[in-house]
Order: sequence, then structure tokens, then C-alpha cells
Amino acid sequence: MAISLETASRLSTDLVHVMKLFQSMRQHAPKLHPGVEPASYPILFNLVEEPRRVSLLAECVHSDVSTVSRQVTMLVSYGLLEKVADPQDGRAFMVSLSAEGTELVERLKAGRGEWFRQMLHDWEPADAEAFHDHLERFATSFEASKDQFRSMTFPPGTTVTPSGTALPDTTSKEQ
Amino acid sequence: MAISLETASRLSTDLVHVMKLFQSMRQHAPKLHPGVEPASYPILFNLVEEPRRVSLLAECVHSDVSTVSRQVTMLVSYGLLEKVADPQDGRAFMVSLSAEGTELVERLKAGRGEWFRQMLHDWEPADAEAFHDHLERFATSFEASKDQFRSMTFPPGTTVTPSGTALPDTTSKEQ
DNA sequence: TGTGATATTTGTATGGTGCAAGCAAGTTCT
DNA sequence: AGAACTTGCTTGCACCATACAAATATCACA
Repeated sequence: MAISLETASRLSTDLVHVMKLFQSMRQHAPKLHPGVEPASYPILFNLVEEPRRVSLLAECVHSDVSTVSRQVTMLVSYGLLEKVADPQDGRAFMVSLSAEGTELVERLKAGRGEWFRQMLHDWEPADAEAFHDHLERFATSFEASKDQFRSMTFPPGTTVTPSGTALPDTTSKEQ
Repeated sequence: MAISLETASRLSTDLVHVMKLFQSMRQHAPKLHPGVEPASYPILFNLVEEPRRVSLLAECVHSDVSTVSRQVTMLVSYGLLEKVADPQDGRAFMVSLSAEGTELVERLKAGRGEWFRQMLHDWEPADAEAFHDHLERFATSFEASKDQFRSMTFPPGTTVTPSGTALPDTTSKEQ
């Protein structure tokens, strides 16, 4: 059984509400490192597990490659990331956290953790866990829907015009 | 019993993840009305219940008054809002939805509802409801923490210098 | 080796935002 | 009533974040 439109609509409203809140907090948050904007934090977090290419990084943080390219350049210039040419592919670069970058991630994690812990001081751990599970599952559904959206709107063999209209693709290699 | 730092930290990460996703979707979403940017939607939704002043509106959507002022001006120029001088106070304006604005909100609600409904097609209604409750409660905690943050950083009787340092307030009327 | 695909960077335009200054209308105090 | 202050809103400005498109370098393959 699927959820009602009413519920779905309320969820979207909730989400926008929380987003605006978060956004405003972020904008007023003190900078933990000179030159590093909060918008770049997701990049740092994404590199904790393993080094990644710029393009993969962009996909992970849901930004355009050009945006990530600039952010990475900035982070490298501040010594938080290291960028080395991919030995397998001379076009690509592997981006990884420097020692200082790792240290910053730790500080960010601790800071945000403490902030959230205080914010949710009156929550039961079970509720927080449940919320976490929901958020994670939601993110998964969200990402799936994004992929689906892409393939639905632009099925293979179509091109999108600047006006947003999908047209048969005349330049496709499948002629 | 409070939640663990670990849980809190994971929650913050989840939230940032979902935020980035939402942001990227929003940026690629088709415009439902010429000249109206998605960033202005929260304003429309906030006026559904009742007309509001610009300043209250700003507080509700967690933006600066100047930002809201511009957005309202834009929305008025596109006929989605109406702005009339407050009869009680010549300085203030009451902003309200026009018929067209109400209609747009309905379309937005329906569109987003449908989008979320499909996105969560494999969710149990109970889960969705629980998620909604959590989100709402979280927003409440969030707002409380924001207020607390403001009053903690700038306790009554202090002034903030451009450098961000709090100093004793010498211009307060309580001398 | 030449042609097309791919990874990244750079040029450019746009949008969203906040701070600070300005303006107009209210309020207070004498 | 009038001066001084406060309040609500708007405007000027600077800045960041972002995407799209063009440029560059490399790869893959026929």
C-alpha cells in the first residue's frame, strides 16, 4: 500500500522547512578554517573513506563537475586536500584528504555532533535512531528517484533543447 | 537519557546528504511560473494560513528581511502576492496571497506531493507518518536551538563588534 | 594516425544571500 | 509641539555557489 498524497505533501513541506533552517544556521556558523566555505564540507566528508576522482566526487555530492573542480582547487590551495594525476588515466586526478584535511573533518564531525546532541537533548536514543534510519532510507529513495527522473525525462536517443523540451536526438551515435 | 555523540553526528551527516540532494533537484526542477524562483516558494506557503508582515515572514522562512523584501517585490510584480500598507502602522505592509498565488501554491503542493508519493512508493504509510513526526519534532528542536544560540551568544546587555566579539553594551537604554 | 569520447578546467552569467546605509513612519520624553 | 530615538522596510553592494558552455588535454580505437 502506498502513502497518501496528503502525507507525501506534508513530508515535502517538512523537508523544505528543515532545509531553510539548516541553511540559515550554516550561513551564520563560524568558519572553522580560513578560506573553507561550508559548501565544501561535503567534499571533505566524501573523501574520508577513500580517494576519489573529481567526477565521482561531483556525483556523490550532487553538484556539477565544474563546481567541484573549483572547490577542490580551493581546498588543495589551503592544504586540506591532495590531488595527484591518476596513474591509470592521465586525464583524471585522484583527490584525497591531507593530514590537515582529516583533522578538519574530525573537528567538523565533533562540532556538529555536539551541536546536534545538545539540540536533541530531550530525545530518546531510540527516537534518534529511528529518525536516522528514516533519513537514510529517504536519501536512498531520493537518489533512486533522481536517477529515474533522469532516465525518464531524457530517454536514450533524445536531446534536451535549451528551452527544456526533449527532442529526438540527431547527433546520437545510434544515428 | 540523552543521545550519543555518535548518533548525533550521524544524523547531521544524513541531513546534509538529504539537503544536497534536495538542492540539486530544486536547481534542475522546471519552473512552474515565469519569474518565480524556487527560493521564493517558502514565502508563498507561509502565507496560506494568513497574511503577514514582511518582517514576520522573514522570521518564518529564516531569511534576512532584505532578502524577503526583494522576493516579495518580485512575487507582487508577477501578481502572486498583494502588499497593502498596514492600517495600524504606516511603516509596515501586510502581504497576502492573490488568487493566482493561491492557485500556484495548490499546483506546487500537488506537484511536490505527487513527486514524493512516487519517490516513497515502497514505504508503508506508518513509516511515512513516523518520518513526518520526526521531521516536525526535529524542526521544533532546531528552531529552539537557534533561538538559544542567539541568546547565548549575545546575552542581554552586550553588543557585538564587527569582529564577532561580544562586548558590554554601552548604548543600552538600561545604561 | 586521426576521430570521437572522456576528465578536467576556465569563462561567463545568474541567483540567493546578508550587511549596512538610507528612508519613512511611529513613539517617547520634555 | 518638537527633538531624539526606534522600528519596518527598501536599496546599494559585495560575495558565494552554482550551472552551462567552451577550451584543453588525454585516451581509445579503428
